[in-house]
Amino acid sequence: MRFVRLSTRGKYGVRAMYDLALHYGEGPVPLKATAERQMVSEHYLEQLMAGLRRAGLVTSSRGAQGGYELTRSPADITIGDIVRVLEGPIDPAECVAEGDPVEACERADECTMRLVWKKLKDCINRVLDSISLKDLCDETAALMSDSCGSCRAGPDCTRGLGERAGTARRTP
Amino acid sequence: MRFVRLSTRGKYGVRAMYDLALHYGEGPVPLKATAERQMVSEHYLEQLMAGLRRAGLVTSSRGAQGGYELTRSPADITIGDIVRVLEGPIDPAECVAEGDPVEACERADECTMRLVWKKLKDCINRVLDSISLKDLCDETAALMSDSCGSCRAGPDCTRGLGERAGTARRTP
DNA sequence: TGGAATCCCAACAAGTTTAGTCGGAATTCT
DNA sequence: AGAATTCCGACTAAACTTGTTGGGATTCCA
Repeated sequence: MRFVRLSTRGKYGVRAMYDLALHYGEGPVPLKATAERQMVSEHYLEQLMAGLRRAGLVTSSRGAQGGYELTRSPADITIGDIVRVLEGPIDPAECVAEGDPVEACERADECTMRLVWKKLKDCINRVLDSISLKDLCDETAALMSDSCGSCRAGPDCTRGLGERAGTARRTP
Repeated sequence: MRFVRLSTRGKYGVRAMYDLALHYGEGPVPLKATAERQMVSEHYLEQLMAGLRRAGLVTSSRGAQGGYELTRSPADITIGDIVRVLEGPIDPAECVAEGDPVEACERADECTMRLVWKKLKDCINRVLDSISLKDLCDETAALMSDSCGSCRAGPDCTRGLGERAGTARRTP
């Protein structure tokens, strides 16, 4: 896997959570439906949902009419929450992960590169945590009604997504 | 390898380039010396240098008294330049890589997640390109003379690194 | 001119990770 | 009872990572 390239776990997971956000408040959504809509293997998605459940992001109900639901409002779940569960914590290098840096690298104290990785880590977490599932849903709705939800810059514009006024967001 | 975790290629490569920056202007630096100082396998480093040479970041001279040199001033080579060569381009997903997005994913046009990955990509490139090899050298010198080069926030402070006045930096 | 120092190149390999598949057990609704 | 679900663990083929190995080509210096 390439540096900064999401694996299918992260990508499918975000899509699945987005799918649940779209049906938030309608009761449990069976995995089969999500898998079909998002076009991913149901069995594989099962494994991802297990992680998200253990992390407390979704609840499940078994049996007929069962399925998965978000435990919180889509506005209170960020892309960062999901990605960190499925891809692991955002740590460009071991020396900026949880735990004692010197344990990971004996030169950690005097190493300037460590500051670079730290800066990168913070920046990525900030971006990922600035976008909630609700932002995703809103932006998609805007994309559908207009070529770009927030301006006229075309399909590559990222001006929406957590920057629109009134959008709920986690404050760290 | 984890999402956003650098492989040894990126880490060793940056260290090697930092080593060359430290000796910039002193003629070719033999790989053996760099490998010993940075404590990495010489033969492995050889492979990484090949990539950096092909990318035009270093030149090599063969034979006795040969070695590698930076092709530009340390102020004109960013961490981003190095990392992109050794780890590949920064593309959180295929749909934000070079080339036609719709080729990578047929839903690319209508997909809001794509905007998230785009935003992430831009942010990472921005951070990585804001720090030059010269910044690294300067910051290390400051770290050595003072507990933190730029302030008193202790070893986790990242306030230096491309933010100090007078530091040369690429303007895109 | 000979040899030492160096870069250059290609092949190989063990271990790990990824992206799933497969089969079945447990639970719950109707 | 039967159908729809989640839950769990084992398995696997392919790719990637992190080097190692071996040898060839070039250049400097004594």
